Amino acid sequence: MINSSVPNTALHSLPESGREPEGTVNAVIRALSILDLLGQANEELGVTEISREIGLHKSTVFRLLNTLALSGYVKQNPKSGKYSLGIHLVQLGMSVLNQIDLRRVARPYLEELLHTCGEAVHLGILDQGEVIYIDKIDVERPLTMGSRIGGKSPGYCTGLGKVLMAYLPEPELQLLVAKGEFYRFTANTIVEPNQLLEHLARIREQGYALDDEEHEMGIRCLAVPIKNHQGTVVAAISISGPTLRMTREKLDQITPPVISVGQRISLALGYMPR
Amino acid sequence: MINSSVPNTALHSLPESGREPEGTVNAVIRALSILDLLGQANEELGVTEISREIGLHKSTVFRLLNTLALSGYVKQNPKSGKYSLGIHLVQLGMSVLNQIDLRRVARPYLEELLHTCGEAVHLGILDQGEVIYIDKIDVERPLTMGSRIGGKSPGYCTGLGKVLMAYLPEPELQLLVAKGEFYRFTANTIVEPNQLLEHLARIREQGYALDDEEHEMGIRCLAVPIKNHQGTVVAAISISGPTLRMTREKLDQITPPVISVGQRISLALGYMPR
DNA sequence: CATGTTGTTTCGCATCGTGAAACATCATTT
DNA sequence: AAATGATGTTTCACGATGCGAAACAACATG
Repeated sequence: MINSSVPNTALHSLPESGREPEGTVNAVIRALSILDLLGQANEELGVTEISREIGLHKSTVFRLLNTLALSGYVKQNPKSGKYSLGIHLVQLGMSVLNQIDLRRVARPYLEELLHTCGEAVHLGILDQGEVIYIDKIDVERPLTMGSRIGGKSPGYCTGLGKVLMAYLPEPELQLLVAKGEFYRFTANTIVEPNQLLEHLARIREQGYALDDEEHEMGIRCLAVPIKNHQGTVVAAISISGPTLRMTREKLDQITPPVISVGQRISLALGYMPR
Repeated sequence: MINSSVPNTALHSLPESGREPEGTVNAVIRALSILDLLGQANEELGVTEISREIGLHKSTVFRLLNTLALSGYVKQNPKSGKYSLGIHLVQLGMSVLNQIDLRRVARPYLEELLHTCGEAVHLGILDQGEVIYIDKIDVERPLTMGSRIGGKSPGYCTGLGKVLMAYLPEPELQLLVAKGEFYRFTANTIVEPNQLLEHLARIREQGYALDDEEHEMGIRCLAVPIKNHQGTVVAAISISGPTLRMTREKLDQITPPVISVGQRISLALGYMPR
């Protein structure tokens, strides 16, 4: 089954009614949408199934799948005849992750934060108004590669997302707020554009963001920006945990060390405070 | 620059002289080969650069890149105008990794092995005659997600690869040996097909493989198979380290626990020894 | 054994992607 | 500052190429 959960905030989806933008190759768009579909579904999909979902002819889908399979992007289960994503995509994905040396630099600091705060630490960047998790360490099973790496969350209602948006260049932020749809996840979610802009301004002043159960009930989160050598915010780190443990006092207590780590990572990236 | 290192043992490359197999979509093949190129290069590439490398017209490459960019598979650096792989591929790659629950099952056992042996532990599967690393823990920085996850190594000269090949169905193995090119990495590399087949037979008898500096000088490696509920070998684990530490005695000492862990993971996957 | 699924193959038509060439921006050089 | 040589981008007319209807094959399921 297709994972059609909560409303998607992605901005780069296909134009709904037919016509594609100029200067693109239709067959490629179709092939990529098949990959996306297989990525969302957490199981093998058949030719007919996909053709129904994408709205293309069975024959066309088959030809595209065949092409994808020959390049290793997709593999067919010989038993069932159905298709799923190929391991080749792991290689590509990893090669992207490894190009981000921010991860290498930040890792030791994330570990330090895990130890001083005892709560889950996340490293994320902003892409199209959404947070993408680049790295994560959790309390339980600190050794496991977090399953959320590569995952997305909405920007406007998470700690990471709000810091990253707060430091966005004004025009980009305006565009994002104008085009964005603000779905209410909890009672605390900020869904009013103007209210959000004010909130982001305050975050910029105080230098950190607080997510007080705005995305998920029972979860609080503290996030700070990471700046590169040019002083632009390129990523953010956060501490998040259950409200039971993330009390007012605890937050007051961990804010200074979290800010400090944010600054130190920035320095490690060549940031020069003026 | 393109990373054109050691001869590539991949079997699913584009047919060299022009003609593609029937029933495929040319434009998609081209688009995917651009993705592959960007994955190999560890830096941004320009339109012209890519067009030279792939042997396509600048205009065509541009259109394909444009398409890939619109779907988030590629992103353009606004400053340089050059292109690199998009974060979207991380999501896809991760969704593949997470579908492999073998990883979840095996993790704790890998950690156990790391502690009892004190050397790097790898978990890998075979794809097109090559080993793909699914997971890894190293001694130094046990917390870091191994950069080699998703990476490839040749099958015929690594511990993991040899075990996995040894348990391949006869026809598949024959095909692999027939089509494979056996490049000599070290003095110990087995490059003679018949010798390799004999060697694999012995591995099957004794239940484990030894890589005695066959791929890389100074590295020895011990690998055992992992079987699923049907009794088919689906993966393998290995311990590898420098020859200085991986002495004859050490190998004799760690062989039983490694075999044991291999069996226990197999059991955890539902394998029933007869 | 009939029927309803699958995935796969065939094939003729028009669409869609192609590549040459022109264009627009940059740097770098003269 | 003008000239040159890169780059990425746009335009356009031609014809190869990818498209989808329909037929096929290989299974399941009743």
